[in-house]
Amino acid sequence: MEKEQTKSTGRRGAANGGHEEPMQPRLTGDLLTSSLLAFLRRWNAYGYQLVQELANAGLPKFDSTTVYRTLRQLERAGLVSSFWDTSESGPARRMYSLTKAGEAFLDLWLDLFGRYQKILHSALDSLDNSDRKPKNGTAASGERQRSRKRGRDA
Amino acid sequence: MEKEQTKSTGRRGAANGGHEEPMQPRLTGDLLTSSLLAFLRRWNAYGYQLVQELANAGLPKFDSTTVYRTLRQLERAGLVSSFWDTSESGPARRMYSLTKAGEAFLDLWLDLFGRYQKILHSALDSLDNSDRKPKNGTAASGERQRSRKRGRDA
DNA sequence: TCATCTAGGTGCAATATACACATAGCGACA
DNA sequence: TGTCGCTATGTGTATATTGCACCTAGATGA
Repeated sequence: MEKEQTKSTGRRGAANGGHEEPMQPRLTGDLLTSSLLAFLRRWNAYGYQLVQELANAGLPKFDSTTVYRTLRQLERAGLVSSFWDTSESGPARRMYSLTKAGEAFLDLWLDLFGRYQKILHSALDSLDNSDRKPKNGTAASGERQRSRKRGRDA
Repeated sequence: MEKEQTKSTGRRGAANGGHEEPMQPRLTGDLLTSSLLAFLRRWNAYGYQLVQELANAGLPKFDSTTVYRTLRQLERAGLVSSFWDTSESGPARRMYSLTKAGEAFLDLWLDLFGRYQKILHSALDSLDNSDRKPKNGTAASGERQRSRKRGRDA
C-alpha cells in the first residue's frame, strides 16, 4: 500500500510543480452514465457502438474500457440488460437495452440535471447583466468587483 | 430525504450480491467542479458557503470535504485563488475567487456541456415523438440500429 | 501468413470520493 | 468556568472509479 502521491502522471494533469496546463474538461462518471442511458432510451446498442456515438457527439475522447465497465456496472444495478448478439458476422456483441429501472433513473437524473443547469445559467446571466458590458472600455475585465455576499445575511 | 442508504457499502451501493438499490444520481467530479466555478463567477465565496449554496440549489447532498478538497485542487490548477479572510468574527474563512484561467475553463466546460445537453435532449425527444422502440431487447427493428452494413453486407 | 479492423475485456497504478474524526473560534447558558 | 452547538476547514483511510497497457478473438483482405 504505498501512498505515493507525488506522481505526476495523473489523469488531470495538475500536479507537477507550480503551474500546469489548465485541467481539461472530462466526461466521466455521472455524465457518462446518463449519456449512455439516454442513448439506450432511443435504441438498443452495444458498447463499441456507444463509444463511437459518444465520439460523434463531439464529446472529448475517453477510454473505451470505461464505457464497457460502466455498462456492466449499469447492468449489475439493474438499469440496463444485455444479451450476446451473434447474428452478425464478426465478434459477438453484447447488446444492451434500457430497463424500466433505467428509465426511472434517467428521469431522476434529468430532474437533477435541470437544477444543475440553473447554476450554470446563473454564471452566464452574471455576464449578461453586470460583468460584461464594457462597450466603450475594457475596464470591467480587470477591476471587476463582485458583490460580496456573505453567509450571515443571505 | 429518507433514503436510508446502507452505510456499510460504498458510495454507489452496487456491490453486495445480485441486485441492489438503483444507484442514486450524484453530483461529483466535473459537475461539482463546474458548479463551483459557476458560483465563483458571480461572487467570491468560501467553502462552507458554497456547500450551502449547492444544497440550496436543490442538488443532492454531498460531502463537504469533497468540496473543500475540490477547491484546493482548483487552486493548485490555477483556476481559483484564495486568501484567508479574518475580517469577520468566528473561524477564519478561506475566500476563493475565480482567476482568468478559471473563467476560460468554465467557458470550455460550458461549450462541452452544450454538446452533452444535446444527447440528453435526444432522449427526451424520443419520448415526445412517441417513436419509441419496442423494449424487448430484441433488435426487432434491426435496420434502425446504425445502418451498419459492413463489408460483407454492402 | 500477416496486418487491420471490430468487439469486448483484464490488471494495475493513480486519482477521487465518502465517512469518521480532528481542530479551532465564538456565542449561549447553566 | 465548562461545555454544548454552530461555524469553518481540514486529515486519514477504505473503497470506487478511471486511464493506460495489454490481451483474446472473429472476420477481411493483401
